[in-house]
Amino acid sequence: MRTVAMQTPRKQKLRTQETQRRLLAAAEEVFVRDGYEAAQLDEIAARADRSKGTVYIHFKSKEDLFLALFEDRTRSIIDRFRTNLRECKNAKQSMEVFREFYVGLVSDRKWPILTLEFKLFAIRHPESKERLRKAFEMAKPPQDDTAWAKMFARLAREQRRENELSLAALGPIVSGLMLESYFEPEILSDKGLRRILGRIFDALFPTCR
Amino acid sequence: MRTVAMQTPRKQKLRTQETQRRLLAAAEEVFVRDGYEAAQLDEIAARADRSKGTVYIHFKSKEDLFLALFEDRTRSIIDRFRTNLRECKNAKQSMEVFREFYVGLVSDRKWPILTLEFKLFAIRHPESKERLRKAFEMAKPPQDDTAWAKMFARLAREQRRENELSLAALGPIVSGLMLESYFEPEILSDKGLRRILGRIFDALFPTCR
Amino acid sequence: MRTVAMQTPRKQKLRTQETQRRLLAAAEEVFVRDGYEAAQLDEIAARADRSKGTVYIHFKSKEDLFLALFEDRTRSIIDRFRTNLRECKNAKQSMEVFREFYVGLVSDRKWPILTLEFKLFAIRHPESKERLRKAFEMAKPPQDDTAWAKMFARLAREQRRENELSLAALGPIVSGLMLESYFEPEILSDKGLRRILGRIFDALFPTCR
Amino acid sequence: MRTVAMQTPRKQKLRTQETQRRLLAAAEEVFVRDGYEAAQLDEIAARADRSKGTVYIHFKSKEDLFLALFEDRTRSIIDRFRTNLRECKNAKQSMEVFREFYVGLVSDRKWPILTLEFKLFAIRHPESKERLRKAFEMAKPPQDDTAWAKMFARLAREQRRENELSLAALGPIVSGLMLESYFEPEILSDKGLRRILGRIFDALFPTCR
DNA sequence: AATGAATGAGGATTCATTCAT
DNA sequence: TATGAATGAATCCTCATTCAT
Repeated sequence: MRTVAMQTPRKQKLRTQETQRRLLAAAEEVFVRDGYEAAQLDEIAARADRSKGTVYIHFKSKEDLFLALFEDRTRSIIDRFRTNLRECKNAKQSMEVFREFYVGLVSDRKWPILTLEFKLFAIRHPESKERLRKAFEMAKPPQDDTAWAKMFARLAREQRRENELSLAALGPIVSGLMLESYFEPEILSDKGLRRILGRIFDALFPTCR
Repeated sequence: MRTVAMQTPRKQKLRTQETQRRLLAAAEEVFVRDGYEAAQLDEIAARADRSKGTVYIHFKSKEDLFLALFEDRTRSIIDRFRTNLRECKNAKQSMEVFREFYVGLVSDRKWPILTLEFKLFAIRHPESKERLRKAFEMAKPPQDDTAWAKMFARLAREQRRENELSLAALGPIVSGLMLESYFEPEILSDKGLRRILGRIFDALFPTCR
Repeated sequence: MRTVAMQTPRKQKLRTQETQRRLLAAAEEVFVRDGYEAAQLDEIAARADRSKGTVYIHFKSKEDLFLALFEDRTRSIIDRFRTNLRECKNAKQSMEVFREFYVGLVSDRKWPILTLEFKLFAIRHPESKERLRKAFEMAKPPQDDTAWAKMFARLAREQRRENELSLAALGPIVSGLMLESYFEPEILSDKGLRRILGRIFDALFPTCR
Repeated sequence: MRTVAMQTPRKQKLRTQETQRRLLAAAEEVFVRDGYEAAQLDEIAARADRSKGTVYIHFKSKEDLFLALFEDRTRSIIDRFRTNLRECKNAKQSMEVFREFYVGLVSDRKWPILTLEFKLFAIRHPESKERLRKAFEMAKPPQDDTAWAKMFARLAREQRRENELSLAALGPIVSGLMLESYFEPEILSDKGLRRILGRIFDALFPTCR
């Protein structure tokens, strides 16, 4: 009797994952460098050491690859954030982690550009808005059970509104500043960025100190 | 051969200006809506009630049209700013005008998107960087003889650095927030944007108050 | 005052017509030889001494070119038929012209293949069925005021049904036989085709003799 | 290395046959619906509940599958014909069976379309012409020892030519009419088709009555 | 200055075929 | 035998740009 293991063999599964990883990495590189429209599937495939056709096995279209990339990167950033948050013992520590998370975004040059690119894509492709909205939702700091979230929840109606505003503003400010830093590398150096982001953070969340 | 009825030069000039105005207006519309790459000269021409060929009489290329648009819009915004500034009588008033200028940027939805688009274009087209740098330079608040500029000049080295930083950060922050407002229209409403921009401004220029 | 003749100059119009004529001729060649799917726009353009892009100025798509070709060829064949018919003085002559028209279809090897190709296309592209139906309608022998049509009209209900059937059958029979003649060139020679078509015609329209 | 549990050959053979049967059935469906070029092996495989790769185990190529399908269907149709013919006791009965065979072709909508598709394929792929010719040969009514064939053989040279012509014409006429019936379902209904085919048959084989 | 036909490079996508498992 | 990931040639179509009128 042959059982014959008709499921995809382990090895093949590994290769599939490897291919997807490579494609996403290549896509990130190229989409960030060239933007969505100018990015060429050709080059992405080549950088991933795969052929053009392979891209279409793993992703339905250029757009799908683009969105999948955003989802993947968002997930990984948020995961890191959550992990750090989970280790906090009190609101003060949470706050510290939270602050460091935003200020620290400057160390990844790709992420803020990707974010801009995705948002510009979103306002120009209303048909994919739903999928993007989900990813954006995911990208917001987690509202679940952390010391900081509790504190946040305790704020009065008035202050809560204000905090929501501040919260929504942080990410976009980072992206805007990062893009500008390409044009004022002297002034908006890494150090400069960190300092000004810190100042802004402290101005927007004064009550939390 | 009869000479094709040379027109009154004045009329011709007017027509030329009218055509350019129309083309720039159409270009703004389309570039903002679709982005540089996805924008089609075809549609821009059609919106300006001109034909494709005409675009090339007035602009060397798609890129040239794009840059000319940025220069034109930048000039007009800065002109308005300067005019307001010129009417100030003291540093305090200048500061007020300055603050209102930034906070007031929220009322033009197109400008911040255009700015982002131009910056993304710039980092991806190093060969046009020179021309863009000039335009960016122009877009900075004027350093020439105004009450506020004088005050700014008087600041100590340490503070001046900090002020430069704050200055460089303002525009990008507006752009970032404006883009985000497409996704959080409730939270980042016009009013919300104005409030948070005000808070950030005040945090970045405390000494000037 | 310049009137400036903004209408397309005569010369350009002529060139446009010439281009369309060439494209249709090339398309006929290639579509007949290779079939709709296998036909390449590339080659059609080349045969017309035009570039690929030019095809898309004159026709919306490959499909549009294909349908336009059918419409054009149908029109020209029917026109010829009508002209001949108009010169007839009585039903007998009309009948003769009618018979000769069908039997004579064998002299154009392309038309029957094109017809098959179009019908196969039609059953596989229901979305274009409407446009094709119109062309097919046009391709039927004219029902307007001719001696033959009058005679046809006078037939009793029973016989009219039968005549409609015979009428609908003639074209498809020609196409079927012409295609087969590629495989039995000896038996289904031009002469053979003419003879058998004649016999079938006479069998289907016996009362008209 | 252990020998991979050699199965009972019978079971394997059955499975193989089953797979081929499924593939041919799926291929018929898809080739008829979409035509040779537009048909996708992917879909054929899926309809047969097999994977793409499996097609290539059983057939050398898309073309091979297509031709094998034609051969298989031709064989089965001819077999049926022969069986019926073999049971005839005299020329008259043979004639009846023969007539009913052709007229009865209208009950299978697929076969005439497939035939057209194959012939169009054949004139466009001269390299496979040999293989197709064999199949076409096979598709002709059998010339071997039947009452009707004997009668046919006795005809004078002149009449024999005519009969060959009529014989060659029958199939193509059916195909042509069947295709047209998609466009004139009212006029060329099953009943209408049978009637007109009968009339044509009787006109082409009058002497045999 | 204006038109719009013509160009042709370029790019996303498809799909028959191969091959490691 | 069966699978399906990978390949890459092939093709439709787009669109910035040119040019004759």
